[in-house]
Amino acid sequence: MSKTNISESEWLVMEVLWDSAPQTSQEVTQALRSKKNWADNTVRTLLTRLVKKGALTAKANPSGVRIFLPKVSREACILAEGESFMERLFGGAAKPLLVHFAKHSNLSAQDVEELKRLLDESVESDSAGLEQNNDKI
Amino acid sequence: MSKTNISESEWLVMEVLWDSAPQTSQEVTQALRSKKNWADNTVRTLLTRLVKKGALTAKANPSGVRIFLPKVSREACILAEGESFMERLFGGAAKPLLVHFAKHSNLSAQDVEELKRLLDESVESDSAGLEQNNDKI
DNA sequence: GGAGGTCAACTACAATTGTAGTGGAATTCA
DNA sequence: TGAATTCCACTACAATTGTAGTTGACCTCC
Repeated sequence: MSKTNISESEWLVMEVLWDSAPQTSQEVTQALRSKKNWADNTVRTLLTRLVKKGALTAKANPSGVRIFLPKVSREACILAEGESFMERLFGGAAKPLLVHFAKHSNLSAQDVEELKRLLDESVESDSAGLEQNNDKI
Repeated sequence: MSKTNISESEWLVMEVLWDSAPQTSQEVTQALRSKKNWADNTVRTLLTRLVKKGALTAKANPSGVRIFLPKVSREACILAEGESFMERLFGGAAKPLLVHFAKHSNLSAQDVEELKRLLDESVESDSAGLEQNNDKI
């Protein structure tokens, strides 16, 4: 399967490239400098591993230096990681997860309004299909 | 720090003991049988590692067999894992996380109602403190 | 009172992860 | 054109994880 398993350090590298691609290994190292003071070779290793895992693509730019760009989208990765997290901690059920994070986070009133709207939408779009069906019947 | 790092397999063992404790290694193996057909020794290793990590306590019961019980609560662990997950994938912000899971899960209308109520409550209890202050002023 | 099962403790071992070091080719700069 | 720099490919190595095997003590049942 495409069970792309991205480790924590690797994830940081992916973030950089999701934010802006393509970049050379040096640029990535530079971009990470503030969070992780990694040696060049460390970042190269991570990049190489990510290429091997199929999460990145590497090309040689005109001057022969490798440039890297994501092969998998951030969304897809977040989705996969999210699934596995939900599975592990909440038995795969979304509601307890949402309950947990809703309880343990300081949301502003505005955030809450936005989330409520989003929740409503999700239900509306669910039932939209049904209503269309009803129309046809 | 008490940065108790519980791996995926270890988590399954913890679940069993959070559900019911204390249990012997054999009982845990048995409880896990349906999900993981692990050898006794595998489970013992995991139990021993968890004791060393400070996540479990082991005692000898009268017949000299070890019994295990959680030393850290499920809630605390879920909280910690949740934090780190939120940090990793959503830069530590709760709202994008909630947005993500709200979008990508099939919630029933009832779930949505419940969540909306919960969100409201979280805001009310936030402002409760303020209102009390206002009262005092 | 010996054979067989159960435990705990110790050991094993490959894969993954974090974090580099080394060596050699290519590029540049003086 | 030789020294310094930059890259890449390869190698290194300890810690963690997944998944047991081995050994020796003890208990039990015939």
